[in-house]
Amino acid sequence: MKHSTIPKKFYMRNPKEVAVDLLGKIVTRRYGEKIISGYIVEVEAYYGREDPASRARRGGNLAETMRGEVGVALIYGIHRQWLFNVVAHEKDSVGAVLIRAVHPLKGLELMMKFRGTSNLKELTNGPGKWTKAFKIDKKFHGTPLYLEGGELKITEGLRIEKDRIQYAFRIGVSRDLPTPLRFYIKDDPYVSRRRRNV
DNA sequence: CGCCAGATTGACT
DNA sequence: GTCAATCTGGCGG
Repeated sequence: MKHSTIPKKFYMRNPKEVAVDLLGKIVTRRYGEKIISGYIVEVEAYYGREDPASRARRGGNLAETMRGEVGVALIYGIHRQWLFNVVAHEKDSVGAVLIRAVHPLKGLELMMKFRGTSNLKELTNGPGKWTKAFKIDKKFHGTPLYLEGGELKITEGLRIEKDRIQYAFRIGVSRDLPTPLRFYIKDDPYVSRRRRNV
């Protein structure tokens, strides 16, 4: 079954709305002749200067990217991980959506190879884990995700019922906004787990 | 230029 | 439970 890519204008909205609507969409990575794919099960929205947890606050290249063209990848390196975001915001605004976890569909063997583990449950259930499984790194920074022939793209996927969408405060941020900006699919085994006693 | 902090993960006491 | 690895940008903590 063939899925078409999500058009650029999809990302030209409030990051929170884009985040919710990205749940169930499919991320596809073409690696040579092989395909690695999975559907999005957990996301977080980030804003501009008004958001104390946003990278856009610091300025620099990442802030410029968050301010720039929507629908492109923003790769954020931290703690030896590459975190993957999609730039999303309204006109003349700033924002991005962090993809925190995906549910594997195709290319399981490659994912296990790239992750260095055969533990299926741990393959893609975290922001740094799934990017490693998909072999996504800095080289994709700025790549448009709406091109049909792209090496990395986001396409239509599963339809997620409203009552299966849960929300919560963002994970790992020390200063959050007063609104829940983390969204995930209820009961999906690949949603990241908060570490106990932290 | 060095140090700090942050949207994390995995190894080890 | 604790700690370190390592990318980025700001600041002189």
